[in-house]
Amino acid sequence: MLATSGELPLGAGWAYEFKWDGVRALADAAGGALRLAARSGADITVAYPELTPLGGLLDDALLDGEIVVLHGGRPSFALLAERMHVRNKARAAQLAVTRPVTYLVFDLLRLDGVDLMQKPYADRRALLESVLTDGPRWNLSPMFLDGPGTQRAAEENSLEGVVAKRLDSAYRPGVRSPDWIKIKMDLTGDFVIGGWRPGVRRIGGLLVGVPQPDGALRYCGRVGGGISASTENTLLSLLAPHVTDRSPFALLPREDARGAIWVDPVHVVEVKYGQRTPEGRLRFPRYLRLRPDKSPGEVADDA
DNA sequence: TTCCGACAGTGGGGTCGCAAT
DNA sequence: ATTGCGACCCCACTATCGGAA
Repeated sequence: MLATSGELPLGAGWAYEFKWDGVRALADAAGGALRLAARSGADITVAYPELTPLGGLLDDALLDGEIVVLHGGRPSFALLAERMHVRNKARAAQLAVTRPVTYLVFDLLRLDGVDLMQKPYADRRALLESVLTDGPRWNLSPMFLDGPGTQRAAEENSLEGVVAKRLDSAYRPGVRSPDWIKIKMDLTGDFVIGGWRPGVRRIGGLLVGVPQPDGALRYCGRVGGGISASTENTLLSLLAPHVTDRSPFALLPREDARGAIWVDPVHVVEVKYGQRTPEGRLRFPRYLRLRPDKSPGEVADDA
């Protein structure tokens, strides 16, 4: 079951949880064994051996939750990324010690052979709280009834957002349902266009950065999302007069430069994004609008 | 007739693993 | 040994099409 994105719903019928930045995982505990499945259905059990004791805790249960790597009290997707693709047992065992994950459980879909998916969320949650005891590497994901308070707490702790769930809703596997609403804390910033890369469209993605003291651009990534056909036309006619054969970026990964068309750094765009990565790159970037009122000199580097 | 929701397609950061070079 | 590329993880958004209203 997946969440629809939207605004924070209010009212007595809703429960609120933090949105964790990690990997969604179903944990199937049966006969002392544990099997972990990703959203795609792929078996990801081998990657997280520190969660196997969970299989011994519950005779027969199907849990839903998020696997995260906590760093300074916050999930770090960058740290989790290094564990996600590991399929080698010995390597996984090593990482389970040096960089352990935490499984944050928020739903119970089966218990002792009984399918609970048609039960209201409030009932499933109550049952979950009665059977799951916090372990070294797993916890109940906290649930709240104060929506605005939960959102404030998420903001103050720089979490990804909030998920609101209807207390009377059934669990619908694989469905993106309006009974679950995610509210993400998106960020917005201004960036200077230093070029673009053609793709299937004439503009595959804009190459953007922020000016350094020496005038060169510090590369922040590619922005391909949010560009409609008419926006593409506008951008092309605006950028064409400024095409140059010299890259305005101080440093740019070779892969990102491949096929690039450079422009003098004169145009500023507003970009919406999720977070900055540890390297300062934009995560989930999408074009919002041109900022003809802003000059590159006014663009601050607030990475 | 109009509108909405589902779906495919295009784009992003990042890592791993494998095949081609 | 290096490089390129697809497969997965996390996604947002646009364009299209068929069915509901």
